[in-house]
Amino acid sequence: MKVEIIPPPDFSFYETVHSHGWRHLAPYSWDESTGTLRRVHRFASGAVDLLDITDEGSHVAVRADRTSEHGDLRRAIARMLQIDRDLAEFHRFCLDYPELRHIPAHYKGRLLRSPTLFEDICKVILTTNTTWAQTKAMCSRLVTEFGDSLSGVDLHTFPTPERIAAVSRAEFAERARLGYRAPAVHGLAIDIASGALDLDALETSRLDSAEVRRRLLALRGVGPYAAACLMLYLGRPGYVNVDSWARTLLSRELGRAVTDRDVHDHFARYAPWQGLVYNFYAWNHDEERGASSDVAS
DNA sequence: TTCCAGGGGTAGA
DNA sequence: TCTACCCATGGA
Repeated sequence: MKVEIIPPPDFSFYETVHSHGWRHLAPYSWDESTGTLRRVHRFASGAVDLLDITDEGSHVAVRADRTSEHGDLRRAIARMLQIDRDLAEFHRFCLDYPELRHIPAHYKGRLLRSPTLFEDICKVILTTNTTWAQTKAMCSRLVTEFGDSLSGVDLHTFPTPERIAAVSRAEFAERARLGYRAPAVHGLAIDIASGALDLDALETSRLDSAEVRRRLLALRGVGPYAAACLMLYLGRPGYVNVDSWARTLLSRELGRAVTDRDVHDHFARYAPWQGLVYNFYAWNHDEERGASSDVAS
């Protein structure tokens, strides 16, 4: 089947896909030559299919040859591309700052996400205290070892919490090789599979951002950096995900060593959008960042 | 060997 | 609130 999704006028498929590094983490892949975002998707019914997502100008086209679950597919794509995110207020804000005008000018502001918050949390945990090359490797192992395979092809879905929870902590650590992150991912999967943790409720809640952040920080393996990333993906842009790259860029700009506090103070001027502003500040230097940390940009 | 990467958890001050 | 230390993993 082919599904066509009409995005809002300020939507850019290319900028959303390039908003950060997710397109390089399995089961996502990105073909720059054809502009195709690809992933093996697991539908709510359990069916598995390969999705080819492309920009057709007036609409986003999604091709899936083995299934016909339109509604489920549309919801998944909308989450991945943040198609329903209203950027008008953020873009108006950016116009007041010359250094931010490239954001509305290029329709930046949406962030590529996974179909589920579970996958986003796992992936953020896999970016902590490691190289980008290792993040990609860990993610690939997770998908290959525990994801559902697409029949006839050596491609897999991102694993469900149930699938990870079904193996012992020791076996999971052995096969996924996530280092000390393994208990965090395994524990998260168990909590979701057992019903002790309801991420859907967290995502759709009307809780204030401080409370959502508090709940994210309560998850093992999620600290200030990871929580700020996840808040961004949840459309709550008020927290800067300070990482080593943020410190590198700002120390270069200021000509001195900087602390996390310095980074927060620097971006506080862009409140309440500082998290989003930092994201597009950081990824403006995509090529350079890639050269120093193995990001294929 | 030693360091460290898109940090987090914990203890002690 | 801050600092120091350890934490698996694998590349440099």
